[in-house]
Amino acid sequence: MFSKACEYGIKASIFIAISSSEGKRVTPKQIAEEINSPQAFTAKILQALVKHNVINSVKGAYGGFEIEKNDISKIKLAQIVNAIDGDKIYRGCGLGLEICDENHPCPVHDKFKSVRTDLQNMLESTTLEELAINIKSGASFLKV
Amino acid sequence: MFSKACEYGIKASIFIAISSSEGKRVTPKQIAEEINSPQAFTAKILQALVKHNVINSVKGAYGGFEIEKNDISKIKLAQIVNAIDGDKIYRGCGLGLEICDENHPCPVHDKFKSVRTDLQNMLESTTLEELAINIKSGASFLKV
DNA sequence: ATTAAATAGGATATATTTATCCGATATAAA
DNA sequence: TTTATATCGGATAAATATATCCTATTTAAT
Ligand code: FES
Ligand code: FES
Repeated sequence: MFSKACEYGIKASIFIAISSSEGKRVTPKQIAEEINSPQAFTAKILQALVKHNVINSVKGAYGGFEIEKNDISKIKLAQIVNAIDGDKIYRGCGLGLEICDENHPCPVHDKFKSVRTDLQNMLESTTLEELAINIKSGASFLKV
Repeated sequence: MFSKACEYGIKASIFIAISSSEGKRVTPKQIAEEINSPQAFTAKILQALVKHNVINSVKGAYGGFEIEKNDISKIKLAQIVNAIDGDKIYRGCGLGLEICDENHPCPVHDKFKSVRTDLQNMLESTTLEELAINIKSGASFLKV
């Protein structure tokens, strides 16, 4: 469904959101430990998220990654997925036709589109804040 | 969403269903032309579908691939996806946790599960026959 | 200024997926 | 029995995704 990079990106963003809500910046090392991911690879993904303005980075000693407190409730999963996997999950044809087009549909177009739209709605309506709250309360987990 | 192999497998199965309904066997060459896929790679996928009893093969001259006419309305997309991509699309965690478990859910478990179940229902209720009919009528397309 | 700690980013390595090639085997027809 | 035509299956190649390594740059604290 999502690439590994995207999975790491989502989990990392949630952890950064939690830390930022507590006023703490975090390093790729801490993030990788917390979400059980390869550190250097995770660092690359964080760079991409910075470039797409999902998270902020602060260089130098006492630096790290963070998210503006006020942004945590505004950032949607869709932004993260889009930053890393692009929009093929929303717009791509389920059977790999070059473009998904109502006027030239593949055999599963209608049925696939329905599922795909549900996924899109889910990603566009889910905020980092609610996911972070669930982790904090112990209702969900980032690893194992 | 699906692997390339799975996309080819679905499209190939639809084309074989159409041909078989007309009493004709088809070769990997014909299939690859019809669905715009690499021939040798497609042949591998056909072998997997034969092993999983989705399609039949007949070796030797005048041989090829076919589907029992009576089976065309019984074969569901889910069988094809399962034969090629396995069941991770139905059972795997959206964020890559080792197992998707109600008692140890990832942050998106509930929302993801809903989408995943819709996809599963779609795949389990869609028959090769209905997809083949849509192609025959010109309502949908297998390539470009 | 110097040092320590952190991100940025290029180069490289590994694993997986996708794709190609070729010879072995099976089978229908002549 | 011979020939032509298929699938089968192993070996290999190419492309992409995943992962690691190392150096440069930035910055806070001393
Ligand atoms: S054309 Fe295939 S999903 Fe729209
Ligand atoms: S645990 Fe992640 S989807 Fe169920």
